[in-house]
Amino acid sequence: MTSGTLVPVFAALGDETRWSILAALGEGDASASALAGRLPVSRQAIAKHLVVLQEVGLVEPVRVGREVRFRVIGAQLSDTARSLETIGAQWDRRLAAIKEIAEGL
Amino acid sequence: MTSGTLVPVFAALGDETRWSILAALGEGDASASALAGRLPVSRQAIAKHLVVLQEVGLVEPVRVGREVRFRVIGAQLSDTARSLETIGAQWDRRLAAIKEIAEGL
DNA sequence: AGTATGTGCAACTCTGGGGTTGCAGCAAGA
DNA sequence: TCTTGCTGCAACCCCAGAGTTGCACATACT
Repeated sequence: MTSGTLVPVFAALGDETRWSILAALGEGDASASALAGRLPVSRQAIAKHLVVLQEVGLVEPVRVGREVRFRVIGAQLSDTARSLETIGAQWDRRLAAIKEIAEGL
Repeated sequence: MTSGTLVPVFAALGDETRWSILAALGEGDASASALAGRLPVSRQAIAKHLVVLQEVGLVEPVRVGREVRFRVIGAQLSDTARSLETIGAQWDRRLAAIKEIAEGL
């Protein structure tokens, strides 16, 4: 369920404000308004970020009464991490192979 | 080493063009001019991307005669992957703990 | 009922970054 | 030497997106 398109996930993770949102959510689910009280940005800005985070599966909305709290989905990070690890390993293997060839083997 | 500058790495990885550059470099080191022949963007655009990739340690310049070839550094991807994995695991552990509490335990 | 708080939508500004073209500089081969 | 091809720098365009304000709507609480 990593959605195959991991570039948008990285784009989502490439913003400081979104990381502070994720960090804040890491200490407990919270609504956009609650987050706006803790972070130096407006509620609407946070709402937009939450949309982005939700679209890439890093966060999940949970209705609690009339408010919408958001929860971090750690599994998405783990999946993304595994994809990265795989790609990095492939490149390292290629480099190792080239090195062997270069050294005459 | 990778810790403090995590976000810029993600920002660098959050661009399709840079991924195609990385993919192209994955098949062998190449110069900006060589890449410009393979990708549908100008050499200068690629040069800028290479600067970004180099700044976050995803790529390394190698002078070969009068040209500058670039090599992918897979280790940086692996390091970043490990950081992600750790964070994701922490969040998942917190969610698990909350679930236990919620279930009465 | 009325009030208050949280959410959603829309318009707007403005900076950053992806992309381009053009030109100057410089190293290697003829 | 001259010439060719690769690099580096600078100026410029353009749009996506981060942020704001303002207002309308809905849902809970009294």
